Amino acid sequence: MSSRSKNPVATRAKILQSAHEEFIRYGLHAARLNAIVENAGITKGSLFHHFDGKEDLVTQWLQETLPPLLDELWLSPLGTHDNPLDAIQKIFREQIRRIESVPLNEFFASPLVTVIASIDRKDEPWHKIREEIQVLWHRAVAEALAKGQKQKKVHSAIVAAEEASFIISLSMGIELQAKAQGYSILPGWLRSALAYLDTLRPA
Amino acid sequence: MSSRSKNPVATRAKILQSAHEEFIRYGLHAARLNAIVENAGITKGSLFHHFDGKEDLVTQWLQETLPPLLDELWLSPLGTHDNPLDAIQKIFREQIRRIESVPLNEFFASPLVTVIASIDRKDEPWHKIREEIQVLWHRAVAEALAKGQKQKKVHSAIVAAEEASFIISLSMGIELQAKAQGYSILPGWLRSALAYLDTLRPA
DNA sequence: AGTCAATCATACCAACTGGTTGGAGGCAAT
DNA sequence: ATTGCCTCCAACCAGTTGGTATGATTGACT
Repeated sequence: MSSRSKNPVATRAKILQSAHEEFIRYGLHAARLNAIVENAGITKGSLFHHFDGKEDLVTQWLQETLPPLLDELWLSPLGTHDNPLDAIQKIFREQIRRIESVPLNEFFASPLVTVIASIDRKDEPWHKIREEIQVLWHRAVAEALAKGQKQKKVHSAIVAAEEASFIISLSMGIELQAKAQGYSILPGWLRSALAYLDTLRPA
Repeated sequence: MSSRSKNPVATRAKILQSAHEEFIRYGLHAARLNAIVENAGITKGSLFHHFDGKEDLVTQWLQETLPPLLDELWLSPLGTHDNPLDAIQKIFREQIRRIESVPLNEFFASPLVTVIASIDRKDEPWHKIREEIQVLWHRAVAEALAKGQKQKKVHSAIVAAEEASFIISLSMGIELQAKAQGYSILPGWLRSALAYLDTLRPA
């Protein structure tokens, strides 16, 4: 007869899940604790038992969401393939597939883009987390490309670190475009992106 | 002895200017009317005399800000140059120069990126404005490239509309990266971008 | 069975949100 | 000079914000 579930780990997970939806929808600043509490089906007291407040909730969510996401989408694929260009092409294909798999009106860009875009430089300590993610992301791509160059799988004339920024731009930019313009541009963008990556292969 | 300025057009401009700063800093949702009013040095009554409310203020700001900005940064340069690849390279150079000209801690990505990123699909009527801007942007790039192909200044093998999405991704992505990672990546990104555009030239 | 700390809910708060009101100050035409 | 209108302001409103205080319920351990 317990309405009290007494299941702290499940409650915590429900809160983070509800917060997730609020954050990617409205951004970190506009996210409302009351809405998070309501959608999670819990109460404010419960939330404040598990988290010290909004800032703490955001911080913990960032720390538990962004690294695994980056790892799943980029670090792990880059680490397992031995040809970075093949890996990135596959990552891009996956990204498009993931976007298209969600109905347009339910689509929200990846937290790696939306949330990062909504963080202000003065929003310590969130800004630090964002920067770490961004650096990890950039370094992973750059190192994979550099390694590919040593193995003669990537053209020797490019500068790995520079090309990495370029590639990340592509990934972030297409999410915003999909959000604003709809899915129709996705296949064309993908073809262009794959073709560009092919130009990085050795002659 | 009038503290009342009695200058409606100046007051309206002050409000929009103050709103501009609030919007690009916190996004559309988290923007606070009270802060806008305070920074503008006017009162809420005055704001509500000039605008019907927050939604109206945002709408009018969007309509008066985004189109001129898009025109200045993209449409006009694309229209005046007769070689679209030269034009885009110049646009990219300008974009980097503009970013670098602002101290990092005062930098906020262009409204064309940040604000567009903060609009939710269900945020009518803002979503319509965003989509129009995005379509205009995409079409301008695509048509310029297509025209360049006819004049043998752009490689005939590319698909103009597809390459346009690609190019816009680059522009949006680099602003987010600059915001999150700092300016150090900008020169490298620019070199990659220029080199990529060179690959679109006829053999 | 009784204790105890962890978990969660109820009710509440001050501060702030977007929004409203009535009227004061100034300008122009009469 | 008076009238009427536009511009703007101070004070206020109801609702919501993030955040608390306190007590009820629970499971684990004796």
